[in-house]
Amino acid sequence: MKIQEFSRQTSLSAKTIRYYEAIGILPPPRRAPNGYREYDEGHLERAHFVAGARSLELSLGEISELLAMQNRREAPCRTMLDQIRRKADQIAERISLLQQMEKDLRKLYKLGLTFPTDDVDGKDCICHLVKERRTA
Amino acid sequence: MKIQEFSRQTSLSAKTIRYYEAIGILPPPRRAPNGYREYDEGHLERAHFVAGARSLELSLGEISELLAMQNRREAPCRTMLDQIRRKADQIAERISLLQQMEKDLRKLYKLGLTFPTDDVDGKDCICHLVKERRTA
DNA sequence: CTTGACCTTCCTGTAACTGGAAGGTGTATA
DNA sequence: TATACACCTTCCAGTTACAGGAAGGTCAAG
Repeated sequence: MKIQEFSRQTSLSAKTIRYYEAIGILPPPRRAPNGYREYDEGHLERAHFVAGARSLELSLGEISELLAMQNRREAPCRTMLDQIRRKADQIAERISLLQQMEKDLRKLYKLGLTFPTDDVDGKDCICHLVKERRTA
Repeated sequence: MKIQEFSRQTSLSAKTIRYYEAIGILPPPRRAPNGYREYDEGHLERAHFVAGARSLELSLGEISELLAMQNRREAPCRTMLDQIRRKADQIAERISLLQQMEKDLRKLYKLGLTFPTDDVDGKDCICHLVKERRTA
């Protein structure tokens, strides 16, 4: 299949696929006589792995490591499992940060509604609130 | 005050301060005879505004717009208020995405624990699960 | 007089792509 | 047969918000 079909089946953009190939995340496929990339089933598997890992927010660096382990015939499962746990923890942390931020923003918005919206000097408007903001 | 003190009072790194100056987010301060940057109270105000807005996850582009409005003597409060609401919505959306992702990861981890960790071919281990993963 | 903490500018690198230019290819249609 | 159109290719540049580091000037203390 050509790159666009491959793109559809992996839900990676053609740009991304070429990029992954360029940095060695995906192996270069064979070329048709006209120079077009030609993919087959085997390519799909690896691309799915990469896409799946990306969707779990593993970085390309982390994914490369896992792939390298596979290439060295080491079982990456344990490593992968650990990374998955670490990722989950990281995400939990980000969530609570974002929740705090959302709370701040909503509060600020409500407060801002009670303020004049034409105070150019910003002494008595929401802009002032933003200035006074501290990461609390 | 010199840049390091300014840095302390704004909790922006010196690098970041110079960067903001270079891209026009912060105005260039006067220079001491030796070429050192010299900041005063007025500079603090704007830097606090920028730092506050950044802590609310406004991009530098969005912040520039707000500053430009202030420069044009337009009251940016209404715009700012709108941006704050939009940001809050965006963040809420990201939170639910991340929550889903965390749930997926935890599930995957638990499942992974029940799998062998030395399956090099990945037919029956967590790597396989990652491959099969669909954004569901 | 030297050590150390500052300060300066300038250049490079980061992550993970995306956009666009310039040009070749393959097929359907007027 | 011409041409329109959707593909494909490579390569270069830009994005975001900085951080790292080199090379060098400045200032106070010991």
